[in-house]
Amino acid sequence: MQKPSIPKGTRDFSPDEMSKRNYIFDIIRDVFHIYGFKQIETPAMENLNTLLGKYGDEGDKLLFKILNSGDFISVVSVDELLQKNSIKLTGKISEKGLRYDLTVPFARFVVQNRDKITFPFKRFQIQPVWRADRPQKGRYREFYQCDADMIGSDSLINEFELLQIIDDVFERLKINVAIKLNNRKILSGIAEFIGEPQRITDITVAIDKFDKIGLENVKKELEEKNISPEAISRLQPVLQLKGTNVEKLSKLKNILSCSETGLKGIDEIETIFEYIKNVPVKSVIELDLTLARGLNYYTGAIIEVKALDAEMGSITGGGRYDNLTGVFGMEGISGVGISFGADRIYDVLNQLDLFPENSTGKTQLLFAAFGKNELNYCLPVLQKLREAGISAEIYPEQAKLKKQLSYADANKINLVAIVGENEMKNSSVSLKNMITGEQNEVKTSDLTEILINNYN
RNA sequence: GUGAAUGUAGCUCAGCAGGUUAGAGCAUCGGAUUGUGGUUCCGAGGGUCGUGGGUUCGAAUCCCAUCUUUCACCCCA
Repeated sequence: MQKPSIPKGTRDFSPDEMSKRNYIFDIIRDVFHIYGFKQIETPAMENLNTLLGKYGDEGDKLLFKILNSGDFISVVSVDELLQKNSIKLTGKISEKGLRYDLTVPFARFVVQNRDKITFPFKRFQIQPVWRADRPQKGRYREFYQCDADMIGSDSLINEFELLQIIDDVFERLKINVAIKLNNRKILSGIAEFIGEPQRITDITVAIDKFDKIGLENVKKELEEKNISPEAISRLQPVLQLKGTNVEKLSKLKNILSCSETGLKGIDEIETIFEYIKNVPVKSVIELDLTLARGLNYYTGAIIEVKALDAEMGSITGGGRYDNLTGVFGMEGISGVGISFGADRIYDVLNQLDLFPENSTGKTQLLFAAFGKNELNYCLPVLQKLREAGISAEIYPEQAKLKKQLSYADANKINLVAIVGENEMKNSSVSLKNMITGEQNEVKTSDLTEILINNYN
């Protein structure tokens, strides 16, 4: 006998979990719709050349690759096998991979369907993605992302609307969040300012950890990456800028006065804050100069959201990417997007006990019949209820009443219509309320109305 | 990729200075109650102690290997 199991980092979702998950997805979908986004889906697998090279070396390692079909090893020479070079070999025997995020497949979609798309194009997408990462807390190998992107518009209105969407979604979910904002151009400006413009990636990766590991460890990491001591000492006061967003920005303007790129970034952030001044959002929005995020295709705004009352990594993130479609042969298209991490949001809602009591998908009424004749007697009544939009079911076996009531109990069905010889004689059912224990005999002709009144 | 922990019934776990029939709670099934659940009482089924090897008269218990899961780092949602 084989033991049942599922792959590392994957999960089954029970009916209970699904109704909770759908609560999250429904809210996100609703908000996306309200802001005018249209839903698309893309395949679970993409051609590997679509995915490779888009997420950096680390990302490439985390791609799930799919073996070619058929006799895939026959095309490999003995020499190549003996070399035991996994990367080279993978290229020969695998041409497809599971998608790593929704943004790159979306870029591919845009380029491939440019003739059918009117720009600016606003799309959203709610689908699973896969990463061959070592799973740990809040981290899975299969998880869902809920992405909204607008592509083909440089306007900072888009960034502002994304912040509104974040605000809206978390207000509906009743999660208090802090939205952190930064701009890649400011980070470039800082790298210029400290005299290490080429090392922007190493620098951002290190300062991104500021919150987590503290100033000293950031400095240590920068040293290890051979950033000069002078550069590090110039960087320190920038990281320690304090005050309100406005104060930070004005100080930063002085510091970055020599960097055109840096000033552009500051200007972008200021414009976004202007919009917010006009139409306030409820969440706290904080300019965080240490926010970098790993994905290196970001070129402008960087957004990250953390729950205030829960221990959890970022639950939403996003930013602007100026030329994601360029690699697919479509230059000069700028996009900006966000991604809600549904699985982490689920964990946060669970931790804070914020899921609503009566979620969807409950059966309202169960028919419990004693025998064959009773089953036949119930079927037309059942059909009438269903036509009226009432969710009802019948216990399909001839079983003891005890068993049937237990079934109702286990499935949290609050009403049971019990049918035996007496009820059949009277054209009625015995309607038992499972919560109060009360039981009345009611005519089958009245049943629909009773249920509708009961639940509205 | 690096480091650490873990694995005993369907689930959660006890048992482990080696000792003969491996336990509990929950879940399942049956009965008390042949038309009344959720509470209560009684009973039953269910285990190659992750897998393979070793030490020993004897291994769930000690040693080695391997796999699994979990946690942390790297990275990330």
